[in-house]
Amino acid sequence: MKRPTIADIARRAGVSKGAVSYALNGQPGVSEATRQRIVAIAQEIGFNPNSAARALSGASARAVGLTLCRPARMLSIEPFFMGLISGFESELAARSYALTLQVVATPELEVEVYRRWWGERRIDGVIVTDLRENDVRIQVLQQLQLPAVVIGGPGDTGRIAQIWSDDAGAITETVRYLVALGHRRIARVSGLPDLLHTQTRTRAFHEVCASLGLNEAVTVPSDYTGEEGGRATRRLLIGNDRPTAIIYDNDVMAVAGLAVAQEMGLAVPGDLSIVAWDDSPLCSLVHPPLTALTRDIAEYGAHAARELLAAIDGKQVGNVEAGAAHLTPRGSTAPPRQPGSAAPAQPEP
Amino acid sequence: MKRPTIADIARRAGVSKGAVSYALNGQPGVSEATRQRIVAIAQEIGFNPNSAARALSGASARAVGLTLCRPARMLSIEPFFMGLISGFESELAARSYALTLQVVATPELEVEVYRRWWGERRIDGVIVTDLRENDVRIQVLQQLQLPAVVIGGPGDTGRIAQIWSDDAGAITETVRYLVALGHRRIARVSGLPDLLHTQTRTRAFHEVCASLGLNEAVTVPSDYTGEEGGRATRRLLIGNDRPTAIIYDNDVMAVAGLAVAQEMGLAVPGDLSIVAWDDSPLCSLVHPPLTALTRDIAEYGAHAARELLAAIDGKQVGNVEAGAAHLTPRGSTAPPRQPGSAAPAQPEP
DNA sequence: CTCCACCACTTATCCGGTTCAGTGAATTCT
DNA sequence: AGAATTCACTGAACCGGATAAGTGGTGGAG
Repeated sequence: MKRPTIADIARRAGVSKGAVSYALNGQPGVSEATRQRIVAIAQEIGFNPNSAARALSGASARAVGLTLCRPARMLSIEPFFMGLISGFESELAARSYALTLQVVATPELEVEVYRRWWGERRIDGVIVTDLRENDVRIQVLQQLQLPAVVIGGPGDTGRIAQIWSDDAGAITETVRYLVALGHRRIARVSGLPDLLHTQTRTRAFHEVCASLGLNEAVTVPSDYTGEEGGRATRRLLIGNDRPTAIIYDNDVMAVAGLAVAQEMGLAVPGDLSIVAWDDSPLCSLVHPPLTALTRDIAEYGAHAARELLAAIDGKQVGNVEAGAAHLTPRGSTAPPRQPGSAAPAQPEP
Repeated sequence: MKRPTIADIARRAGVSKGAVSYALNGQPGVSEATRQRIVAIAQEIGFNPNSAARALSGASARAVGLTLCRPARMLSIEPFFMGLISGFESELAARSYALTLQVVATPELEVEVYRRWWGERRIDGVIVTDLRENDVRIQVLQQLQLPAVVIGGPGDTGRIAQIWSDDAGAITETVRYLVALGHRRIARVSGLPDLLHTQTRTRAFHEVCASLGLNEAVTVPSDYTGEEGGRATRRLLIGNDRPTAIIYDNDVMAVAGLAVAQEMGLAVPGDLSIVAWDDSPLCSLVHPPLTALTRDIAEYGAHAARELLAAIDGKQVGNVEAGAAHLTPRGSTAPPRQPGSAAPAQPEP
């Protein structure tokens, strides 16, 4: 079954290809009567303009690209990326832009994908996640003049737009909250240490701990997976001066940490309080439900998509701050049980 | 910065556009020396063939489409889809096919997306998930003659290739295992009831239960979300003849069910055994870790992508069975505690 | 009544590849 | 040696739209 072209419409309407093009694109140059006739025929035969032909005559590809540079096993469990993708989609679909996805192994391969996509005119712009320090991708994007939006700062992205949330503020708020509950030994299990937002969080965490006189604050680097998060937790909890509260850089590690604590016979939140960064249904599913730093990830993604579309349209976009994460207290945080004091009544079996 | 075209290469090499095209595509018609000279120039100036121009001259778009028809909040937590996407990618990237993604609200919108993509020549084929009974999408795909692979059968897909795993066998194995442990009252919390694979599982579940003389077998329909899964579990557990084992159609609901059981003071696995369909890191993260029906979802996706690429190449592909899920016993299943007998020692706090 | 502006189109060109039908020169065959 | 074939390449058409330039007819202004 041959797919119809404007030539088919032109033949049936008894006009030229050019007239059809004008009519379908709402350009002046055809009478209203003719336009309606042409539109009706296009409807009837189910015409869709060939995107390749359009793109070839100078129009944009009407697609944006996203590369994901994490191992498959991390992607499948992390609710973050799917949330982000849903957010992108909500904006892109409304303007009928397609989203092209590629999973890559390394940042170097990622820039290769950018080069290829851009060279092939396959996409009009890209969304970059997981900003690193002196990120190779930034230079390449600038050099290619490929419209882009970077998520995961704040960082130095030159002329490229970025969108970030105030992670430093969020972690400061969290530490203050835990200290207010009475915690003095607070630890943190972080995400991949070479990501810029991990560094931002780490810096802010240690600053606020120092300012509050918490000298034992420690950050254990991890990689967002449950296994690593569990291992890191075990390492933290076997020490003599074990922390009474742990902040995790994502929900998956927090859930894993919870399981480790329970397996070691520690009561949560009595013996150990837990805070997860990024709230997902996961956090409310487990028992006790986890106190979390909630962000609207889909909205974050939608915001990024809007910025990217603006950049593609040639508008100047800069450094945008999205809504910061805010603390959602649930059952996993409480004042620490005093050593030697009786265990508070637990609703657990 | 203007992106280079074959005309640029032709000028620099002192040959015609046609010669460059032959050289870069490994076609006969140029001498080996010239070919190498042309390839070197292409390398040097960073040439990538414009995919639109290629697609326009009859070549394929080198992209496949995937639509996801589930609400965003389900997508973000379900590890299934990300696993599937990772699997697709591993095959597609190897043959440098792009994956185009779209989140849609309804199956009707989904067929609109197919029509548009195909009409625009944006994609060469699609992967269809969540097969339903008398699925509208099947007819449309056949009518459009759009190459496709359907996941989520087995079902009637006419000439369209499908790939499925033996869910009936897997659930039969699971029930037999639970019965062997001593369970007699087994319930099931299912996924969306209008999905074909849900119906397959339900039918098989009730058949095996009947054949084993389990007359109280009940399936509670749900929707894959944690909230619904938790609610369904609560409903099952408040009855007088509460089940001693529950099988969940996905991991998210199983984790939610676990939380509900613990919150109601039931010991898992002593009072209630839990089996999750689809093993994800989630299942081993919680405490106790969940017995699960393990499938290699990424491999499932990779397999589907291979079939689709074969279909795009015009090869006849039919009805392919992928590896079935197999039971991975973990801590959440055990013989049911006899009513009145002493509770076995629990390692929990 | 003439000239010009305007409308509603048509014609032609372009985008950047692919591909087919030549073309001249070198090589092979008879 | 002359004809036939092969080789290495050129020129042009083509894919399906967008768009600039051109065309004939109409209406109003001068």
